[in-house]
Amino acid sequence: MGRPTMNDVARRAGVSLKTVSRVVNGETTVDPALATRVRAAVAELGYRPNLGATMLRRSDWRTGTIGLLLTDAGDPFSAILHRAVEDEAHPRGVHVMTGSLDENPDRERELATAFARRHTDGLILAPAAADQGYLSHELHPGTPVVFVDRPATGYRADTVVATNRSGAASATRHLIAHGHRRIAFLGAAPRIATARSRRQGYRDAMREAGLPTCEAVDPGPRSPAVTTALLALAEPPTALLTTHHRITVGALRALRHAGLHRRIALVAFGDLPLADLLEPAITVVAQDPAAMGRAAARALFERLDGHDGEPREITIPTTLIPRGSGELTA
Amino acid sequence: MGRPTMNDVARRAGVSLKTVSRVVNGETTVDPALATRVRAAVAELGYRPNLGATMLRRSDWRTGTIGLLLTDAGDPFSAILHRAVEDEAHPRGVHVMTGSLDENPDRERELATAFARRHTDGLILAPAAADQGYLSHELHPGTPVVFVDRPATGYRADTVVATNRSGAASATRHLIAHGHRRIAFLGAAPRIATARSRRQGYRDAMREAGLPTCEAVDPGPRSPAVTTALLALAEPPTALLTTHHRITVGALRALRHAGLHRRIALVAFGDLPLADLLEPAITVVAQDPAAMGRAAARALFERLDGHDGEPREITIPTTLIPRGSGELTA
DNA sequence: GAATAGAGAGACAACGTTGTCTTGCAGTAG
DNA sequence: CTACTGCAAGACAACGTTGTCTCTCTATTC
Repeated sequence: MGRPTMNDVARRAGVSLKTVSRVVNGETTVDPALATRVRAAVAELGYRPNLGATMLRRSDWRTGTIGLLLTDAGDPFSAILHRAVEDEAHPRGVHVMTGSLDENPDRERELATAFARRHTDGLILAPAAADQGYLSHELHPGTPVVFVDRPATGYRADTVVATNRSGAASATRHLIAHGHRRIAFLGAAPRIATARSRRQGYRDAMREAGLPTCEAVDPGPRSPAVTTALLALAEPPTALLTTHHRITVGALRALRHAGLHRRIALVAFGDLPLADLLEPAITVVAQDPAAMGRAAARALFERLDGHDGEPREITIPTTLIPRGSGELTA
Repeated sequence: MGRPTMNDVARRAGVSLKTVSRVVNGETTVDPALATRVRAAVAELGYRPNLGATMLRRSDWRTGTIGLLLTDAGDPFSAILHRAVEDEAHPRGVHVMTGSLDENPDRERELATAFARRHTDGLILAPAAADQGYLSHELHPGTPVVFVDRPATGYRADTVVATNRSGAASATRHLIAHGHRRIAFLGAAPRIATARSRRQGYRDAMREAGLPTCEAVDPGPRSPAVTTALLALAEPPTALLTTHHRITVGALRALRHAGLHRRIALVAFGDLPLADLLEPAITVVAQDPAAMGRAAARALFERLDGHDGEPREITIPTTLIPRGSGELTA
């Protein structure tokens, strides 16, 4: 009733089970005439080897699958990173299982465990939880992990991160160089590591210039509310540094709504698809999610190929792209 | 050396293999004292059941995994659709494996086969190949398939598509209603089914109005070349209908470069992230990739739950969103 | 023509788990 | 005290495949 097995093929071809196995696995010690008969039977029955049984017998636990846990598979940053990982995996015959974490620590743990149970050969993880110590229990020993976008706590492994701190600092300096003194920082919740680093970079540059800081945390998705509140201050900022895709979009809408988009300077952390076509075009500190994905996948495959050195931290540089919005003067 | 097995747990707890199996599977016919000892041994050894062996024995081929083959996991349409599928799958404890096809028929076949071999419980596929007949041989019998975004040929299954033809027609009529007579259609290669439908919708509306058609096919990624060539015609079009994300972006760049973005009307098929913030804001026929993903996933899970009716065609409506660029007059 | 080597093909066990059958034992009724 | 019931726990086989061992047959050598 189910799929045909090797036994069915063997019966049909009038040979033994083992001979079918040999033919299927391309062993050379089979009589060409028999091999032909076997192949014919395979084709007629539509036989396909049962991967589960093969793995079980071989105790070769490579499934040709890696797990990829991202913030949100639908968000452009994650999507491009995902695609880059896939492009590294495909030539190796490896497939990618993905999961979205939505900044939810429980979901991180749940999905990491589920993927381990499915025997993914390796895991690329953008941490959402505060601690990744649980991985030691859950992962099969020897399963390599690479952290991407954010560093991990409680588990040592290769890590790929952007130059968040220096990137945010250079964005801030850029605004300072254009005469701004009241520069507001709009960031995500500080429990997110990248949000902390970017805030730190902002503080570095502001302290360097002897300027007071002004920081706001985004409450929800794409909300223009924070920006609107900032603009309502007695002495509103003359420049904004937005450090998250959703926050940037919210701020752009708020500025446009207030008619201030040509007055208040803005530098965004992370590039936006049509940023160059807006008026003014948006100055960004571009991350390179494709490079991050490539680097993470390569590091993972090196480990899978047996590399066994100390965990590395791979840094992907950010690039300041002046386009107009960051060059508005105070 | 490898992971501990049930036998290891049994030895450690001083019970039989089968008793461990019973405890692990939550059967009630076990002495509580023994069950406690078994659970302790499981915890101490870090035992995790081997999913492959379980499946083999149970001949219950549900892996709790579905395959999702999309045009390009990095592209916003695919990414949002992917995320919607994941959101339907997650509450069911199902995980998603993805692959990008890049309009490559060989890759479609290769990945579909690979996923079938891995026993994904079902497959959601945005066809790239001209014919999906191969699925009959490759898929395990009973594995449901849902086609999404594009209809399939040679294999009958549920299909989720947008109202491509009527959407393109209404976009064209919208431009005609704003006084345009020379309206150019910019589409993808006609071997892509959605490209054909949209062209058909354009032709419907133009014929209806007794207007001559002007069609161009996009040669490559994000190329502004086609648009530039159109604008160089003796009698250039006064309006453009762009029917693919990449083509829209190329056209926007070309119009901007030529300084004609406030003169030549444009309606785009498929929404763009910052379309409302451009000047003029871009009028679009919005697709709803999230709704398409949800519908496809739901159809798949219905089949997995045993629904056995005729293949359905589910149509997700498109919405014309006037924002400015499509209301420029001739 | 007999002994030997080599190659092709089959028998058998095993991978880690679960379904079925059997065993052992306590408790109850006659 | 014996026979029976019921339940917990173990023995065993099986899922579909591959590694190892053994067997048979042909070709080669003296």
